[in-house]
Amino acid sequence: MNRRNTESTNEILAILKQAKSALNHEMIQERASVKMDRATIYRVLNRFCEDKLVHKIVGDDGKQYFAFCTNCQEKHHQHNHFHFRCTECGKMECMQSEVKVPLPDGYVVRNFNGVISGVCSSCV
Amino acid sequence: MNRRNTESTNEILAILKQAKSALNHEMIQERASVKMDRATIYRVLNRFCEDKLVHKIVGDDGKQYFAFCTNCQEKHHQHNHFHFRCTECGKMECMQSEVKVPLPDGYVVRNFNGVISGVCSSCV
DNA sequence: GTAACTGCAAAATATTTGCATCCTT
DNA sequence: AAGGATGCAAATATTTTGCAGTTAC
Repeated sequence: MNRRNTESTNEILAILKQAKSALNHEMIQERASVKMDRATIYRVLNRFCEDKLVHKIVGDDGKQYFAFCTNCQEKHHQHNHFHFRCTECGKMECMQSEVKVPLPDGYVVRNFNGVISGVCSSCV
Repeated sequence: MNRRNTESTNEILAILKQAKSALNHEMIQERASVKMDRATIYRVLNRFCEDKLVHKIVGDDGKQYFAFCTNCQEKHHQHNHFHFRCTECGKMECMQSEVKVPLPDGYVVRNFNGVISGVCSSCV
């Protein structure tokens, strides 16, 4: 299970690092300078998720978006922040503020997936 | 565009009304006493959404869930509450507490889609 | 050399749509 | 009678998987 240093891997990671928002597989494909297969992109992204290099958000459009983890310490890998999806330009932005949701006793949290959709200020 | 009184419509609305959690199309089909086509179920559910009788939540599993609106006044139809999806039993529960997420100026909100997944107390 | 990675095609899953027919009003 | 609703099949869309060939280490 050792990870290897390949062109696709580097390219996708670079794209996610410089992106200001979360990207879906199509957005990544568009931005890539090398041609990569859909399957490869998904496989790379899922590997990144396993390695906790990126986090995945499922939009209210049913699509998977991926964003590079900036403010996640190794031990405390949690993403209790919202994402804003603009229905005009498609951007899926990270909102900085963390959110706390009270849950009933005995509930174990595995994943936080908060998405607000609407129109961003650039598109109004 | 007048809505008609049909068996499918009544059945699905009754199922959603008595459900304690949000249901996806498969769950509705299982609970229905009459056999209904997938397409019909989706069409009925989308009509209910248009009429704001039910609200739709897209889970972090990428599926659409639907829940009857209990505490929505006609004028103030908003759902700023989270849902908890148990990965064991599949239940998609409404969490009562409302959440406020601060957004940058000029952002227009259309939809709130908050899902936390994990294991519920019955399944731990 | 070996195991990880890739591309292509096909499969799996979820949802929508076209169309002929049926049913409510 | 008119047009909304349904069922069936087919189309769409997104993501995953099998497999053979390639590449990193």
